[in-house]
Amino acid sequence: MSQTDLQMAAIKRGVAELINEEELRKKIARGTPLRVKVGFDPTAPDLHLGHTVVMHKMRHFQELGHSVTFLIGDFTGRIGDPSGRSETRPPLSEEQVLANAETYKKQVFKILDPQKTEIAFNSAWLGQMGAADFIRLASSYTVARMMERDDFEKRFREQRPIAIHEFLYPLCQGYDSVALKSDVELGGTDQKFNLLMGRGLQAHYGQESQCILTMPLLEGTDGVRKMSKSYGNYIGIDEAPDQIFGKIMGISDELMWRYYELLSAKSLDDIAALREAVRTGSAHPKTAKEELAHEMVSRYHSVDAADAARQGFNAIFADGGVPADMPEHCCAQGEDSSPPVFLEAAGLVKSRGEAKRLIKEGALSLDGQRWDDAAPLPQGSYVVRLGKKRFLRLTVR
RNA sequence: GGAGGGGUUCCCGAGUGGCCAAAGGGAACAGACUGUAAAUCUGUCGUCGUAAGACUUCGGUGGUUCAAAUCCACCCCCCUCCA
Repeated sequence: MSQTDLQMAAIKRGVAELINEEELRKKIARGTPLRVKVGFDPTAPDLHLGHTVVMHKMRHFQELGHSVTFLIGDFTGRIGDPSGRSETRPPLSEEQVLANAETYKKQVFKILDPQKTEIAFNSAWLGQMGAADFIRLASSYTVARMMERDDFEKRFREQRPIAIHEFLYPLCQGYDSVALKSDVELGGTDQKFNLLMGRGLQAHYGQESQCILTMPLLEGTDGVRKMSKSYGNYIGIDEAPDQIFGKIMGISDELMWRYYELLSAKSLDDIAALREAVRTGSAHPKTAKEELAHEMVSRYHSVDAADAARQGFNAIFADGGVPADMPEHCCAQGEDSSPPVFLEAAGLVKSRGEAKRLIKEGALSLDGQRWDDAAPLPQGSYVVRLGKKRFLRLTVR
């Protein structure tokens, strides 16, 4: 296999779609490092596993010696990407965008090689454009073509609002490719339209068009919607080891394979073998899930942290133990030491009514004993558990 | 600018004067079963209260009425058609 073939194989792994394979092959065959662009919308202050799918692909490019630009869409972020949304997104303020971008920079190098990553902000060129430049940019595309985009078309058909500024987002993103003279752009499958825009605009501005690589979108922990901070179904790479471990253990078995496919460093063959082993019963699905959780925690923390997380998890949920650390709450004996009161005060429930309901449902236990009395507790120290996941160390003075 | 339609509890969505804290579905939470999986069954799902009940909620502000999510006025927002 030629050097080019080897690179192509590495690049294609896990990719949803590649446009256009022949073009990419030619670009690689030239032997000069490719300029790979990936844009991030600084709306979410924390990176989650969903973002990492694309970031791993960036990493692959770095390992192949190409130059990767981590583009922070600080300008476009203020427009708000309408992609994949069925409604208008409110624009972000400048302060928000900058604060979020900072967080991005801190987190991104858990995956990317800092030596080989260039960070850029698109306000550098978009912020400099005058109205005339903008009009020129806007004139390069038609409304009809803009309306080809899925979500625009859908919203239009469903008679829902589309603000004019939303048309500008793809144009700006496409122009980023012109400004960076990018050879390749990566993104989620939901970004396909925007990525294609870059191709079109580069041609319009007389450049060679970039190739496009789309990566599958990772479903969130609910297994249905894409992982997103705003859906609350995400696993952040900055989260505590126990959190990451626990969240992965909570996903469904079906979803586990999806995570393996998109997040694990295991080879596709190994994954298929594991899956087969589970199917035939020679491996337990829970063990397979633990392995995945362990791998993720190792990657974003350390192997030691992952070992500890696994041990802690099993101690609590398999052996009925308690977490190593849990929130603490102190209260005086009397009114305040009655379960509904301290549960609310400690923030485990939103209201006393909710606490009472849960107690009635048998969700409360003290020191491992089911407790269905709402009367004040005597002085002492208790390990309080509410439902499966909520814990509290309570001291009654 | 003109005409019409619409804004309901986390989401979707019923509800057109009292029987409405508001049907139904979804999500969520809890219990049983498990592997903190899925599926299933059961229950909960505005606040306070052991309860009876009280209080707050149906885009906003006022008003009519013994009584309003429901009627009226004005305002805000969304959609459609016409220009």
